[in-house]
Amino acid sequence: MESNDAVRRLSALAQDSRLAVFRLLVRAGPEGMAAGDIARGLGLAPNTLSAQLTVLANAGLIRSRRDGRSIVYAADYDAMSALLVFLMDDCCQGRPEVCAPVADLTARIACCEQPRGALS
Amino acid sequence: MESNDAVRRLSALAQDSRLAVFRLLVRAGPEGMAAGDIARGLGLAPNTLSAQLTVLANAGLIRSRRDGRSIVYAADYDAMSALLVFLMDDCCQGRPEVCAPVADLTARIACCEQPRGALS
DNA sequence: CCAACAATTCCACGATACTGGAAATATGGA
DNA sequence: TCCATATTTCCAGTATCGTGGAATTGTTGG
Repeated sequence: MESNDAVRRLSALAQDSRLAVFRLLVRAGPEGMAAGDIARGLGLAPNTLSAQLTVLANAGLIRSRRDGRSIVYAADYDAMSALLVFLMDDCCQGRPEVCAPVADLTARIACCEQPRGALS
Repeated sequence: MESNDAVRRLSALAQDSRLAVFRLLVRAGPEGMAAGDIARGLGLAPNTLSAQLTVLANAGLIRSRRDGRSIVYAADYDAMSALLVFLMDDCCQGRPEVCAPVADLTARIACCEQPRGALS
C-alpha cells in the first residue's frame, strides 16, 4: 500500500459523519446497507450523505452495488486491513515488548476467532 | 474511546508529513527521536514540523520529553491500539468469516510474537 | 408515457487547515 | 553575561473541505 492511498483513507475516516457511516457499515457486515437506510439511521441529508459515500468509495473503504431502486454500500474489510498494517508496520524490529499493546488488542479485533471458545 | 478522539487521531494521521512523522516514530521505538532529527530525516522546515508535532501530540498519538536542548518525541502505542480497536470494533457479530482478512493481517502486525519462531 | 421514489450532481458559501517568514523562548557552553 | 543551538509561537495568505438548496439521473409500477 502506498502512502498516498493511506492518506486518502485516513482523510476519508477523519470526519464525524464519514466515520459514523464506516463504523455502521462495519457492523452491518458484507450484505451492507442501502444509502437511504444509512441516511435515516444517522440523520443525514441524502445529498450530504451521498458526498460522504463518494469520498469513502474513492478511498476504497466501501463498495457499492445497485439493488432495485436502492444502492447498497458495504465496508471493504481487505482495504481496511491493508491500512491497519500500513500504520503499524515495523512497529517493533526485534523487540517483542514494544508492540505488546498492539498485539494484545488485535486479539480483540479478531473477536470471532474464539480460539478457546466452544461456540459452533 | 470516544468518537471525537478517534476523529482527532485520524485527522492527525490524514496528512502526508504527519503520517510520515508518525510512521518514522513507530519505527524509532520507545526511545523516540529529537525534533531536529525528524526534521532533517524528512526534509521539513523546523516550524512546520513543530506545528505537525503539536497536532499529533494533541491527538495523543505521540509523547514528548525534553533531553538537553532537544525535545524527543515517541509514538504512543497504547493510543494507537485504542484507535485500531475503535475502527474495527464489532466487525463481525458471530460470523468468523467476515473478519478473516483483518484477523489474518493482525498476525503481520504482531511481528515480534513469532509464535512458531525459534528466535531468542 | 407519467408519477413517485432513490440517489446523485451542481453550485456556492462559510469554516478549517497547511505552509512559511519572522520573532520569541529555552537550554548549554564560553 | 553573551552567543549559538533547538524548538516553538505568531501571523497571514492560499487552498481545501463540509454543507445544504435546487435540479438531474435512474428505477419501479400504473
